[in-house]
Amino acid sequence: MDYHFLSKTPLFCGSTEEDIRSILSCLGAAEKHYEKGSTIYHAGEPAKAIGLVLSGRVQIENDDCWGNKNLLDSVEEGMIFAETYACLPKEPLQVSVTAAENSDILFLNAARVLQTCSGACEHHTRLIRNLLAVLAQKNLILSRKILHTSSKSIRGRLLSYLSFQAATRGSYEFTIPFNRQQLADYLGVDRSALSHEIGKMHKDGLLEADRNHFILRGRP
Amino acid sequence: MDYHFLSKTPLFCGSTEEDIRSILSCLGAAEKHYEKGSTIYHAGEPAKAIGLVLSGRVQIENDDCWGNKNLLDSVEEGMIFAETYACLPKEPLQVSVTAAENSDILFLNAARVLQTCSGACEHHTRLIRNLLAVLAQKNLILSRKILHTSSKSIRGRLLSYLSFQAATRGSYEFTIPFNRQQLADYLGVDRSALSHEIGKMHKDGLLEADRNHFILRGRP
DNA sequence: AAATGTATGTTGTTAAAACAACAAAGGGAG
DNA sequence: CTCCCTTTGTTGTTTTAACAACATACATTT
Repeated sequence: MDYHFLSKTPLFCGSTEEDIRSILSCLGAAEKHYEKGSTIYHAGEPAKAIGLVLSGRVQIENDDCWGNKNLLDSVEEGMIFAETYACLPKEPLQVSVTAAENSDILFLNAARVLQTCSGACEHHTRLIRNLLAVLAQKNLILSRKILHTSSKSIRGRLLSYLSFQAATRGSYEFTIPFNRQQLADYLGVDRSALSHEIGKMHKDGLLEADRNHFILRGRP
Repeated sequence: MDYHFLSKTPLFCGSTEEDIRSILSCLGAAEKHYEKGSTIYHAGEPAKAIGLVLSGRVQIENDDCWGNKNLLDSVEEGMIFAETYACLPKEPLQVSVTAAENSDILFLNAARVLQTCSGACEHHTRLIRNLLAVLAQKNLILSRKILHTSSKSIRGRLLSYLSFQAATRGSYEFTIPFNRQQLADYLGVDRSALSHEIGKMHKDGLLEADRNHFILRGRP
């Protein structure tokens, strides 16, 4: 087991490699290999364990009752999945998890994570705090996406997104981590329509845009 | 302090009134009154405490850099707010919290909630587990909303929402907790356009709809 | 430099949904 | 029962964004 790798992951960061070794044994962690394309969790069953991607990549997808598959998320090395369900033991999975590549997954028993082992294992406390942080972080990301897609117009969505970026960077000039297609996907609009709207906003004197670099102009 | 009331809230449920009394003193909880319209948290400042609405109601709103206010959420009695930020001490608030009515708020010091007080206070563990459950629950709710608004067409959004309802209830016949206007707001579409689309879907033999009661018809 | 491929911008057409205004249906209260 | 109010459905118009197809710019490789 690569404890150094684990010590860099969001769930175990702040713990020493020695701590992690003891936590893992305390949690009864189990490693398992999955071939590309195989299913790790089926929708409908309860998720009894948090999954941590040691290598490879997994996908979270939703299958509606008409058989359509809908890719929701891609989980890279070091990231965890099913943590939401692991915190809600009664909630059956509404999504499926499949291996996007040959993957090694470390499973952490949810029940054991949640019940602090009495005093002896104080490293455990940090794990729970990290888990809280992961959930809270995800919460923020989801809330933001909802905020930025709440307007019905492309311009409204763009203004919401860009004004948030400006606020976060503390400057009206900034570079975003998306290309046009990715930004369009994130905002839930058509790419060419997005380009078009950016052009119109430039004409209206609202902003300057060069690829993924933006400068916002305040209203006169 | 109304310990019985607290024992029914999501954060303290499962704890006895006696437990809660000891937890609160351990956390250095503080109660504070806010007049209707006054601000509880300003965007930009860090949230050092989780807020629990003892009475009244508070609103979460986002103010963009053009001065537009955007109501994000309404927090009722017994519910908590700012818990996401309390779990991420470095993250400044991107939203403002104001009192929608005269309100009494119980503040729980975030740092103290997160650091398990060594052994002595084992009730604390339940509090943290409840907090995890609240965060996870919110996560699910947000993910669902994103899922159901990811389609660009009204029909797509409706099918996503209704098929999820059917799956959750385990029946193709069910009653939803929204009226038309609320459903339209949730799906981010116009109400009359929503009614219209439901009519078309009925014509297409996809469903029967009577007010908030639905019956889904599978594809032939 | 030429060539290829990807990302972005542009345009016109079409389809869809917003919007507005109204009609009909349901649900209480007097 | 009648009146009033809310909710829902209907229709027509207008706006908007999706869609498709293409042109241009940029980057990378040979």
